[in-house]
Amino acid sequence: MLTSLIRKDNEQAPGHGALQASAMVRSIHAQIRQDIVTLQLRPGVRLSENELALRFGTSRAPVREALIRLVEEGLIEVLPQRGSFVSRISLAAMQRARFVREALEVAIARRAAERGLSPEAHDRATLTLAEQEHVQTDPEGFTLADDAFHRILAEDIGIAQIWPVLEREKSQFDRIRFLSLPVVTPVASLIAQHHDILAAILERDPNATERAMRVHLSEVLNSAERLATEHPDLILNDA
Amino acid sequence: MLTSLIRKDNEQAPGHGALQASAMVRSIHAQIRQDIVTLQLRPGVRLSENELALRFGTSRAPVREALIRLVEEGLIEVLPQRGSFVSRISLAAMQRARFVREALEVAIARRAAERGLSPEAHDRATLTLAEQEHVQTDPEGFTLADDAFHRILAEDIGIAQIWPVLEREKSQFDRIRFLSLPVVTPVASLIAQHHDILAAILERDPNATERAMRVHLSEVLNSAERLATEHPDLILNDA
DNA sequence: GGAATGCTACTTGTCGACTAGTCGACAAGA
DNA sequence: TCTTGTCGACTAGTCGACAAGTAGCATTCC
Repeated sequence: MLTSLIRKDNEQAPGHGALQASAMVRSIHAQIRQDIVTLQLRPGVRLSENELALRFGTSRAPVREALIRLVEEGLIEVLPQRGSFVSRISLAAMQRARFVREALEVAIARRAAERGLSPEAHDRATLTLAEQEHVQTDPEGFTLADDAFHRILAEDIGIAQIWPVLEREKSQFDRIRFLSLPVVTPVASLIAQHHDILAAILERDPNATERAMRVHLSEVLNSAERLATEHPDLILNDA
Repeated sequence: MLTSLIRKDNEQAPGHGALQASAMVRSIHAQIRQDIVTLQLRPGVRLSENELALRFGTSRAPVREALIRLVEEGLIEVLPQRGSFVSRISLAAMQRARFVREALEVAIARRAAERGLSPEAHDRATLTLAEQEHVQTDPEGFTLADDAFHRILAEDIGIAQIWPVLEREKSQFDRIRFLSLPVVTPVASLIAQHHDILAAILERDPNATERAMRVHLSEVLNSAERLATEHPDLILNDA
């Protein structure tokens, strides 16, 4: 098949060096992505490769590359010869994200309870919980600290790169969550649940940890779905 | 920020139409991907955009687009100004895939046991198990039927697009699994485990289902890891 | 008035050329 | 023999131009 394309000398890639995309592409991708998840670019809006290229002072090539990556993340849809559109928030994608997040985060928390948390992760989790108390009137800051808590658990259980899997699914309904920043969220109860989860892990009680995590996610995800129903213009009902 | 780029008329994307990449890009992506997962293109081998373009009779643009998608899937690594390389099978990625697959497939199987299987899924699963008996001496055919069984469960629990999440993780150690095709695999025992899982689901017993699924995955994943240790040249030990 | 038609201005898809950077071969010199 | 510098052949990254297709609008025809 493609074997004819293999170079005869079969050169080997250097050992695990840097392997990032160019700075330009990364920057474009990050900026557009940021604008999408913060809803500054609303679902359904059309983006033009030409205008984006003009905006970023490059040709269309790097812009196209960034858009392809966003398509792969489910944030952009490209219709050939018609345009590139910010994808609508898909109800099906949200349900999938909910399912994946619950399955993975419960498994992560159980594993943390079974194997124990590293002292560093314990410290960082405690600090993050204090931070959450401190910024509980600042919704955006709280969201960051909320993510940080879950991320600390994910990154401490000895499975590399598990958080990116969650983050990928999360991006879909992060847009929904962003809607809730201006409105009241039960921040105090979320913080209390975080304390419950951490306490159960420290007691090395997997079953209690799982229960605490399920209670917590149930609250987080239900409020997201409630918000979704309040903004039908942003939602694609494909469930 | 980017708001100046939004067209004034804010046109809306058509309702959920076809949204695929061009046929050329899809074809190139599929062919290279196939060659990678079947190990016809071995980890570490260098691919040249120019040679690929020549091979497929296009310019570099569609080839680049296909490569970007493969990078996103973790099958290719691009080192600027040096080359594009088939990525080594990452031990860390395999551990992550194992964790994700166990968490998700157990959750899927439990949910199937709790909510019951649709008659269609029941029929298809039964047919697939018969098919597995029939092709148990044909490793490649069995692999397909094995995937089909798990896929049927995933697609019947009312969560759309959950299988692609698993497939994405699976691609990493599918390459390993491909190594096992020529050697003996405990096919009969895998089929028996499939029967156990299906029986537990039909009895609507979530706990028995979970146990059966964990036993099954443990066997599948351990044999994959054993194979990995037997082919250190293909493995990047980054765990 | 109403329908069909073609023009125009867009869109993404593709192409070939050019840039900057990397690597290996090879020659000059100590 | 070893180091060093140069050269040439590669690489991916970027660019501007053109091709192919679409949507809307003005014109034309009935």
